[in-house]
Amino acid sequence: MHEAMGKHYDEEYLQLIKEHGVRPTANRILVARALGRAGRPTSQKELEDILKTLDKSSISRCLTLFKAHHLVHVLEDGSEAVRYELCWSYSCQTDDDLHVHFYCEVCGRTFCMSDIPIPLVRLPEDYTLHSVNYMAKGVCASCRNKN
Amino acid sequence: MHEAMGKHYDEEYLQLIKEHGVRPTANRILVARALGRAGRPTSQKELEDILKTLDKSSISRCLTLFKAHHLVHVLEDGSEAVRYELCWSYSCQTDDDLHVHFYCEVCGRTFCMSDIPIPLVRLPEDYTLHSVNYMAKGVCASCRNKN
DNA sequence: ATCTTTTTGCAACCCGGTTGCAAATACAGT
DNA sequence: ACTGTATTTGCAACCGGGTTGCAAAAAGAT
Repeated sequence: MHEAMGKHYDEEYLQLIKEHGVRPTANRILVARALGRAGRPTSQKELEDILKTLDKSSISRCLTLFKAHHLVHVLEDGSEAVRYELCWSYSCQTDDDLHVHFYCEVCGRTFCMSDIPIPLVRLPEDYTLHSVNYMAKGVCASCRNKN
Repeated sequence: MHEAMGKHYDEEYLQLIKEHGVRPTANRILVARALGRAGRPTSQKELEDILKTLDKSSISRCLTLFKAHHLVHVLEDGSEAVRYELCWSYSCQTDDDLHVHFYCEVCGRTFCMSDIPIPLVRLPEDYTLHSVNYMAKGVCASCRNKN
């Protein structure tokens, strides 16, 4: 695992990109940094709102590239939007996330329960398992306390 | 639980619809039956292909209604399409499915592992849990054997 | 049978996302 | 640094899945 979210220097985003064999263009660094600073799984739409100077097609292409090079994890949270999450582990080859996620039905945010690993189940013999998405839904702490 | 999928009489679909307080129109029975006969979680698009005589807006409205009346479970399988699954349990109030699902990355089908319940995790105190989506991904038995 | 309410199909629209293309930028070789 | 090649970018047009406004059709009530 890595240190807490949102505490990375620009240098580190550059490094992260290079390490995955992706050419570190200005846009790509911006997208990676936006993902990192968000601190939680982020949809393309949200990135467009954050990075107003970039065209949505550029962001789309960045994400596609990051996906292909395993720089991000991809997950669906039930809000029919795909979300992306930076992956700081160098050798991670799965596209999904390995920990539990929580989708708040009130505020629409998705949280990483980074310290709760996904409990695995036993599948029938002839199924090959590649990855698992575990999405819990309900009301998050801050929304709950607001009422 | 209920008997095996795809063995329901038309009468039963009618019953199911009525039991949930929905007026059983011809279209609604068709949609419910299509869902039931599919025997696995089905996307709106797939339903449109099956029910060529119905307009997609009619199907959309059926599904919205079924959702509101807890007649179907809703789940996302990672193919950016929402899938619907008939729920035969009368008093089920959750929108999600309670068992594990498996998405085959080769054929794109989603399978219900009806007999594998979702293992629950312990969330932080102040999170309220409503439901859980457990989606395993990989290669299904028949796709694996084809190679 | 007539009036009222609900449901339906069509077309138009919406939203998130992708793609074709030409301009801009970065890179390589000399 | 200069020129030629490859990559990246922004724009606009497009795409797919889905929803909505509206008028016609069907169902229900009196």
